[in-house]
Amino acid sequence: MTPTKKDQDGELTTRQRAVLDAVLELMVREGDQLTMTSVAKRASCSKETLYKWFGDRDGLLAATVRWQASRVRAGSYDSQRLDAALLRESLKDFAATWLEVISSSTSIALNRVAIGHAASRKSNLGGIVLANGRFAIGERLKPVLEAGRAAGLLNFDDAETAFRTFFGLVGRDVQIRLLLGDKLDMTAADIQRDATRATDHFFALYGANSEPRIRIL
Amino acid sequence: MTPTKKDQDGELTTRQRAVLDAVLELMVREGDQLTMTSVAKRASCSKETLYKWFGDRDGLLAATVRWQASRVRAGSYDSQRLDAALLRESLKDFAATWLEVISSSTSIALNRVAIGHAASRKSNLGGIVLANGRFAIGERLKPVLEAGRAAGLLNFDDAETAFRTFFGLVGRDVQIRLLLGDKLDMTAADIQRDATRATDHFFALYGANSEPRIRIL
DNA sequence: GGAGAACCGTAACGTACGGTACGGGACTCC
DNA sequence: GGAGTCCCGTACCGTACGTTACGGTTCTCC
Repeated sequence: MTPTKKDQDGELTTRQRAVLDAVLELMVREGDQLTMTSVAKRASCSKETLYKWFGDRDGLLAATVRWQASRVRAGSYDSQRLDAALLRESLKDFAATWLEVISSSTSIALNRVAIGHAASRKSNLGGIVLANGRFAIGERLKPVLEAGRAAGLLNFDDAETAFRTFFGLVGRDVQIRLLLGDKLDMTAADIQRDATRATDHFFALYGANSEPRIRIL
Repeated sequence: MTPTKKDQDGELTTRQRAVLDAVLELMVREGDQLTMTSVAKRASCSKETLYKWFGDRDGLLAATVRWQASRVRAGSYDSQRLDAALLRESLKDFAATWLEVISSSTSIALNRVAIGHAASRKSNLGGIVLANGRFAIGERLKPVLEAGRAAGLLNFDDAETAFRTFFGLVGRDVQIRLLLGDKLDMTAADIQRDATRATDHFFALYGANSEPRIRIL
């Protein structure tokens, strides 16, 4: 009811960040059984403080999701001086980064919570996760794709469609399998190989210097 | 503790199936708030009967997942007399069917429940969903792909890898967006178009009569 | 050094819900 | 027509957990 200014601004104190880290840790380890009591115990703070800072349980979860999202933002891929090798490398890095994110235990736990919440109505955790995950990466990658097109390296009509194809080539069944509890531990080598393969496939489909990319029936 | 023989065999009476349909309906409409009391009220049966038939809440959910899975199994795509057009049509049908499944409100609700359960330990709903979804479709599609290879229409080393690429091209970001609460209502026309595009892309990557499918760096 | 704020630890409250018990009605079998 | 079975409706129980309240400690500011 009466959130502090800091919460509204997204400015968190060190102590508050430590609390949210404890929430993340509990999400990963305990999964579902994330109670306010367990958070308070783990973070060595009182429940009264939790309610004072975050309003209620949903507010705590939302703050946690935002806190984690604020850390995921990686370096921006500048797109001047673009040649084929650099573009390919950028896409491969994107793919590898994304695979690392979705296969991390933190992301899995967070997405599970958000999906569980999407079933109910209240406090749009799913929207926050989407905005900072799928859509954020789309907005960062599309300029790269368009720069590639401007440089005559890529060939597509709609950047959104091209991005979604790349997204599918990279992620395949990984995320849904992990969310549903499938093991599938991806090593760093697996991720590099998958990222390379997805990038190769993407260039095979959208590379400007390749064959006409789709045969029209 | 003492499930009836019918439950173990997966043989369900008409009444029991009606109860599970009520569970599905409640999952779709109420999402998270699926209580034993609400199921009993909706299905017009007593809670005592629910516990007698399904053991406990998890048993009820597991039976519901299995019941829905038993209905999803579609026709088998026979793979003799294979020519290019028929193979392409089979893949496109697969893609369209899969897109219809994952964008159905029933599938979304069921996957959300299973993912929520995967966070906890108990009763492997996620495993059941995976076995009847992702893995079942893989086992049905891979023979088609291998028949296509045997007929000289496709070119790949590993059927699993080829299938996973197809899976990614078809699903892209659709399922995760829907699970996280994004709107994205797919019309039948959208599904047909996406299925066609995914199939075209797949043939561009794995078609035997196309260019060498991947440039090795 | 005294007032007040911030916060920890814990106890207490209210409720929602999983699970159980019980009475009563409908049907079957003898 | 009486015993047994199945099942509906409902009341009940126990507990887990979100939320609130409160005493005690530390720190800041004057």
